Amino acid sequence: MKQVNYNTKQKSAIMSCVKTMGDKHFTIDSLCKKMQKGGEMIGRTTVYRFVEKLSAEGVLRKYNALSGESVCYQYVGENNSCHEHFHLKCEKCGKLFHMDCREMSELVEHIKSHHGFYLNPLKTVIYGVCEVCSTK
Amino acid sequence: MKQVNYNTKQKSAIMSCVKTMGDKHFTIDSLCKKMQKGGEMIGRTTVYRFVEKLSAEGVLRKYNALSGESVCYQYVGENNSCHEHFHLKCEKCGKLFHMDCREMSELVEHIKSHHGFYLNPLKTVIYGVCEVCSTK
DNA sequence: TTGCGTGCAAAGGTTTTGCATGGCA
DNA sequence: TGCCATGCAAAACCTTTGCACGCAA
Repeated sequence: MKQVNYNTKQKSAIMSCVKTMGDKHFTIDSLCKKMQKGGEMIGRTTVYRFVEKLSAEGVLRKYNALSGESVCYQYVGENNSCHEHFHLKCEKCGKLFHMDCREMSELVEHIKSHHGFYLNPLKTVIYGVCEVCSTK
Repeated sequence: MKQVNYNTKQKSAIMSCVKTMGDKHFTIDSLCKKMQKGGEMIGRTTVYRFVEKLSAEGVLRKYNALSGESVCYQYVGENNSCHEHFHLKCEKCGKLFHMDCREMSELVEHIKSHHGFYLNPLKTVIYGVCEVCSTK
């Protein structure tokens, strides 16, 4: 069932690069570029494949792109610590905000009970304009 | 300033095809296919260009794709009638649901006043699993 | 030694661009 | 007639797939 999982230098390189991203969103391309600068030359195909695997395992979270952008990923960690918060993305500056509040949990509950829809906070990104940009 | 805007049969064909979509989401490809079936042969490039223009004008709304899918559009109309509802997209079956309820409007208000974030319902898509798929 | 992992090359799909021609006003 | 609009072809991107070789266990 559980297939063997070889440890290779490529995988560790990708893994540690991913961790340096903190909770920022990143693309496959940005990963490759960053590793390249760090002297690591990892094949793009390998990055695609391993990142996809990490997504499937829940180590990374996969996000839909803003139109025109590529698919984005975010490091979550094996502990899956940030399960229940939401992401707000500013359309102006591109910054990502985390939001964790009672109102949001209530909304999830409301949508489930009244609309029969099981909201997935991991995938949902709320778009809008942040405070800083709105005052410019 | 305001550039001249020639009326062509291509533009009217695209325009009326777009209107037949109601408030459903569609891709460039689906538009082309639909027009092709209707006997209209409009160049793909033209469709891209005109749809992009309609988006910029606010006649169409442009949506981020689910990963792997193409960019989606939705007809809004010059009147911009459906401002305030939200879109729920099922990750399993891909269906799109519209939700228009008080709780949601309250949330928008809450996020604005407590988190300083101006939520944009036009761009935000909530992901999750719909009732039908969740019982399978 | 075994067979998963890697990465080149090529294929696939979507969107954009260059450019000559067509057609609206 | 002037100039925007069109659409073919090709380029530009991003992502996936095929396949032979490399390397961890």
